Amino acid sequence: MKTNELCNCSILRSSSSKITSIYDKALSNNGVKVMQYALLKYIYLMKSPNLNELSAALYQDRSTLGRNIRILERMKLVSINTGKDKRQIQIMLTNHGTVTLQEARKAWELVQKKIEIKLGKKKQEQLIEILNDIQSIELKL
Amino acid sequence: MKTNELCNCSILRSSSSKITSIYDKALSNNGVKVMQYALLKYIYLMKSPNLNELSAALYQDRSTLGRNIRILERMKLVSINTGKDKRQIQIMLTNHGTVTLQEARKAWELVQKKIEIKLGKKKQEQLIEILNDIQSIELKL
DNA sequence: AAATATAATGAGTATATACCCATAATATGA
DNA sequence: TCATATTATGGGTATATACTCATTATATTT
Repeated sequence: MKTNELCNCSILRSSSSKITSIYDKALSNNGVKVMQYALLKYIYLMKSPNLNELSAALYQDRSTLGRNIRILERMKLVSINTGKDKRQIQIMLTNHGTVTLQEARKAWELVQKKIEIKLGKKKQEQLIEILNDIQSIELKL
Repeated sequence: MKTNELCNCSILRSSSSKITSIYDKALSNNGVKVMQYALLKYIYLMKSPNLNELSAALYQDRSTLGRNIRILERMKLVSINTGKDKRQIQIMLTNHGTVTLQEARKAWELVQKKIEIKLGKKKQEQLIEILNDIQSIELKL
């Protein structure tokens, strides 16, 4: 049995893990992880979305988002209110969340720039293009 | 505040998540997820390694591996024995684990091939190269 | 040989992820 | 309007991940 070819999935998983730890470290002075930073950013950009909207924007499971949002709430970075439709929750940045986003933004820019330099402009662009391809893959299995 | 540039990390995370779900589905008839398949494969290739060796090979945290291995043990795919050095655990495929690896291998080959076709040979190679670059990044932060 | 250092692993804790089902609220149709 | 369908979210459960600390076993040094 040959079992030693490179698995697209495994290498993507470990690269994702590696780069996550780099960004997490870069943001650690701001007290947030990169996923939390991304959430804050989207909540800001989407102007107090509900869970459904956020999960659609991030292509992520609603229950995942719900749990992650509650962590941000515990951290006092967001506040959660019920909307007019009482099923929905409206997610807003607190002042602390807004400040954290602004500060973390600087750290994010730094590490993003460093990665781009390490990788080079060409590979950077290729990476984005290929990952976009992957995200739009629809396989009938 | 501009906050809308593409984050290398976020796109890698969501691509990883996406491709993981594709491989997981492809392997679901074999009762394993892609991470578990990868573990079985390494245990086979490394001929009953211990946790340290496995975690070094996979660039993964030992405690993560330990937990994942115990899931495989619960599934009767691997057995765990103490080595001569009684601190170590020796991880072996059971018969069931060996058969599962062989069968899952076929499903893995199919999905791997489909992804390669979707992506095209050139992008496939570029992806591997770029991800290797990313994995060897060492940033002083 | 005894004291100390090192090494391998497990357990506690925490985040991130997704599946399925339950519940409550709203919308729709008869 | 009332019964039914749909929608939004929460909770249960499970895997994957990593950090820190505790424990136990081996190695080293005196």
